[in-house]
Order: sequence, then C-alpha cells, then structure tokens
Amino acid sequence: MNKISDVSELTGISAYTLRYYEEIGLIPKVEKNGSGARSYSDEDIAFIEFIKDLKKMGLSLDEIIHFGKEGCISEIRRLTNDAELRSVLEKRLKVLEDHLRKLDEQRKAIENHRKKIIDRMNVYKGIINTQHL
Amino acid sequence: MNKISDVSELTGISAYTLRYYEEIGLIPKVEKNGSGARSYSDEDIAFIEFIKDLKKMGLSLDEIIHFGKEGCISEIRRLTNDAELRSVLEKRLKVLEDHLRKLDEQRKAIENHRKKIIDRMNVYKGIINTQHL
DNA sequence: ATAAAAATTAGAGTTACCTCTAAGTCAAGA
DNA sequence: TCTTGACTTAGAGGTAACTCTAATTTTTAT
Repeated sequence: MNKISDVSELTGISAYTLRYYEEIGLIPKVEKNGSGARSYSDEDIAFIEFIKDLKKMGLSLDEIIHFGKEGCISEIRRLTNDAELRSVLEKRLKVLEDHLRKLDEQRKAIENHRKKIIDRMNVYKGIINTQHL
Repeated sequence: MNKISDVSELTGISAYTLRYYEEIGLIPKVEKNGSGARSYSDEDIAFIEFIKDLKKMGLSLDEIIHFGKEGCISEIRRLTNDAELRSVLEKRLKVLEDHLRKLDEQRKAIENHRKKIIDRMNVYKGIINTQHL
C-alpha cells in the first residue's frame, strides 16, 4: 500500500492530478487508511500505468473513461468469463477505431496546413529574392 | 463602411468573435460611427480574411498576432519601402518556419499514436479470434 | 515535545478560444 | 409614437486537463 507522494513519483503524475483523475472517475475510488489518506494498491498503480499508455495513444480522458475500468487483459481474464472478456474487448476496439479515424483527420489537416504554409513561405521568399528589392 | 452583422455574415465569424479579436489585438481597432457602432472598412474585411487564411494553416491567435498587422503584400508594398517590406516578410517567414516545426512534431506524434493503437487493436483482435474463447 | 513535512478537502485559477448575458443606447418602420 | 431589432460594454460561462491555494489535520524526525 502506497501513499500518494510515492505513486506520484513512481508514475510521474502529480498528486493533484492523481486526485483529479479519481474525482472525474478516470480511476476507481482509492482506499483510504484510518486517517483519511489514500492508500494505493499495486493494482491501482498498474491501472494508472495503463492510463498513461492510453494517453500515449492520444486518447482524451473522456475516451479513456469510455475505454472502461476493467484493467489490463490478465486482470480481466482473472475476473471475468469469456463472454465478458469478449464484450470488454469489443467495446475497447470501438473506442480505438473511433480514435484512429480522428487521428486520420488530424493527419490530413496537418498535411493541408503544411502545404499552405510552404506555399506562403515560397511567396515571401520569392519577393525577398526579387531583383528590384 | 460595413456594420458588424454584415461583416459577420460575410466572413462567417460571429459578431462576438469579431469584437473579441479586436479586444485581444488580433485586428486593429475598428472605427466607430457617431453613435459608437463599429464601421468596418474593406481593408478591415480583407485583413479578417487574411487571418482566416492563417488559421487554415493551423496558426494560433498568438502566432497570428506575432505575424503582424501589416496586412497583405499589396498593402504593405503600398504603405512601406523595400527595407520595411523585407523586414516584415522575414518576420513572417520566421513565424511560419517555427510553426512548420510544430506541425512536424504533431505529425510525428500522430504517427506514433497510430502505431500504438494499431498494435493494441491487433492484440485485442487476436484474443477475440482465439480458439478457446 | 515540537517543528517540519505531507496529507486532506473545497474551491479558485490557468490557457485558448470563444460564446453568451445583462443592461443600456439608438435608429428605422408601422 | 411606439416597438422591434441591432448595436454597445463589462463581465460571466464553457471546455479540457490540469494546477494551485487555503485551512486543517496527521505523520515523522529531532
């Protein structure tokens, strides 16, 4: 059982943010000890690392919430039957597919932006390199 | 001279936003008529369209502010000498170069996100397609 | 025993970019 | 003349994802 400062150091997420994640329901309620201080289980920490992975994929906190709090595969296997596992995975696949589409749109937008900027830069460079300037 | 509702319709930018742009110094102060209502010149409108172009390149309002309020090339030519024109264009080139670098970083991040998501989707698909499931 | 460090909560502040509300002024049409 | 509609301003509200403050309590070290 780990206190918030340790979890913060371990995960690189500030204590503020850890409490915030709990508040918005991104992570399940963490147990409190007798005097009200949070006590993170190793599973809690594993789940926070899992969330970090999802953030690395560019998912918003809202998408991660929809991804579900069932934890990692081995945990789901341990806690559920095959039908439940399948339904969790299908839900997750849907979130990821949706996000992939968003990324494709972003990619196209960036390509567009790049082209427009390069064109504009060439206009400016052309003027600067003009003889009579 | 054009009133704000016309400019809004013409440019597709809400009157709220037009006032906001003026407030943050994105566009120069617009003239007011006797009773205090804004009266946009055609040059004001051209400048707003110019800003729309810059937004289409993905520039933030802050970047656009640094881009300068000198207007479009023909306007700068009309109002300044060659040395000033050159310095304006060099300033703009710098903003665009910086932004291009940001776009490259974003592009790399998206590529990374895509790879990670596709990997994860394949893991999930693999489990779903397993015999004993 | 006492002082510093760390934890708690509720709630405010931050950034970017708007978007809207309220209260008031003003011009034009029936 | 009266009413509708457009305009003005200052300031609040909204979103995402934190980040911090204040007041208070608990833990830890000397």
